[in-house]
Amino acid sequence: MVSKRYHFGMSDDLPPEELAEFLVHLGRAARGEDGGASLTPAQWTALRFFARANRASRTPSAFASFHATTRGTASQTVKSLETKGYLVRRRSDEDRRSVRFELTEAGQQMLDRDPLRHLAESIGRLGAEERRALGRALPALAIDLATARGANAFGTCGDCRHFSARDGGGHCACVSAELTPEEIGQLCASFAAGDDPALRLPEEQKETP
Amino acid sequence: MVSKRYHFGMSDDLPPEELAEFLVHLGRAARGEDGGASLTPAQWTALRFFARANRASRTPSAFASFHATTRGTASQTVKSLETKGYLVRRRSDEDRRSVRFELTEAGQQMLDRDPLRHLAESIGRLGAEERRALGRALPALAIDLATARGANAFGTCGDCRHFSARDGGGHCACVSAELTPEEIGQLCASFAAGDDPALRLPEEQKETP
DNA sequence: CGGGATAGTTTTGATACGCTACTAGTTCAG
DNA sequence: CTGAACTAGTAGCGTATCAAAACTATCCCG
Repeated sequence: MVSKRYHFGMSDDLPPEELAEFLVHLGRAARGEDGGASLTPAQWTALRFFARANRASRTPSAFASFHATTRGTASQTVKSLETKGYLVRRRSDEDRRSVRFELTEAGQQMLDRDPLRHLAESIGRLGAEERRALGRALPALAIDLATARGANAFGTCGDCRHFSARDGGGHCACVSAELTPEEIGQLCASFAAGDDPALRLPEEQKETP
Repeated sequence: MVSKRYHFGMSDDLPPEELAEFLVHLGRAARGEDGGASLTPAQWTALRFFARANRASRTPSAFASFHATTRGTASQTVKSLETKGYLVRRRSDEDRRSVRFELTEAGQQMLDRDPLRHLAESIGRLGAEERRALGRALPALAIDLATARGANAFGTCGDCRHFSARDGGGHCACVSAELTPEEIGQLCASFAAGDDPALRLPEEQKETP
C-alpha cells in the first residue's frame, strides 16, 4: 500500500488545490511557444473565438465578455488582428453601431499554427476515459466559475436552454431561428446554461428561494 | 439519439481542440479576481511554488524553470514578494551564490486568499470519478508538454524515479537523503518522470532506438 | 591559480492590458 | 418630436509584465 501510495502517487487522489494549480500551469504552458508566428495570447484567443462563435456573437462586445475583459481592450485586440489581415470588419445592417468580424483566409491558415494544437495533441493521446471525464469536468467548471463571477457563461447552441432539436438541425428559441447542424456547435454569447443535469455541479442545487 | 447528442451535448466527447481551449480558458479565469489582495498572477504562482517546493528547490532559478521564464524575470518576481513581506531571503551556507526563500507568516496567510481557491472549491464539488480522472490526466499532460518543450517537468518526490519508499518516509537516491512524509509531497526541481506507466501517455511508448 | 560554468541581480525596453472618457447609434417615455 | 437613458465601439494613457543582455560573485576542475 505504501508503494501504491507513493510510487504510483500521482494516480491517486490529488487535493483540489493541486489540481487547480495544474490547470493554470497547463493553461500557461500551452500559451507559450507560438512557433514564431507571434500573436499575443489575447490575439490567439480572439482568433479562436471568432472562428467558433456564431454570427450574432462575432462582435467585439461578445468577445470582451467571453474573455472577461473590457470592451476597450477587446476592441484593441480585434483591431490588431484586423490590421494583420486575419479578420475583416463588416458593419451590421440592423444596428449601425455594431460591427461583425469574420476570419479571412489568412486567419484560417493561422489557426493551423495555433500553439494550442500541441496541448490538443497531448489531450488526443489521453485514454478515452480520461478524455470523456475532461469533457464532463471542464465545461462544468467553466460554468461554475462564470456564475460565481456573476458573468454569463459561454456555451454552444446545442447545449443551450433555448435550443430544441429538430431533424437535420434545430431551433433556437432565443432568436427564433432555425439552426444548421454547423451552427449548433458554435459559441453563443446569449448562452443560457440549461436544464442539463450533467452540467451542474452537485452542490449547486440550492436555488434562489 | 439526437436528443442525447444535442440536448446532453456537452457530456459527449468533445474534440481535443475544444478541451484544450477550455483548459486555457479556465486557467485564465481562475487567475482573475484576487479579492483586492492584488498580487499579480506571476506573484501568486511564485508564492504557491515556494509553499510547495522542497528545500533544495526554493530558489529563484528553480522557480524560473518551473514557471518557464528567465532567471531575471523570476528574480524580480521573487524580489517583489520579499519587499511585500511574504518571503524571507536566506543565503545558503553550502553554496554562497545561492539563496533560498521561505514563506513568512504573512505569506502563509496570503495563501488563504489565493484566488485559485475558487477554482479549487469548484473542483472539490466535482464527482469523485471526474476528480480522479483529472488527477491522472493533468500530470500526464504537464509532463508531456514539458518534455515536448525540452524542459524538465516538475513533480513531487513521491513520484520521482529517484524515490523509494521506506516505512515512515522514503529515500531519495538523487540527493541520497531520507525524506519525511511531508517532504515526499513537495515539488522538486530535479524531478525525473519515472518508470511509472500511469504517468505516460500511450503514444509515448516509442523510445530512442 | 585561471578558465569556465553557474546562481543571482540589474537595467533597459517593448508591449499587453485595463481604466476612463468619449462618440455614435438605438430605444423609449412623455 | 425630442431628449434622456442605454448600448456598441473607439481612443488615449498609465501601469507593470516580461524578456534580453550585461554584470557580479562564487564554485569547481584542471
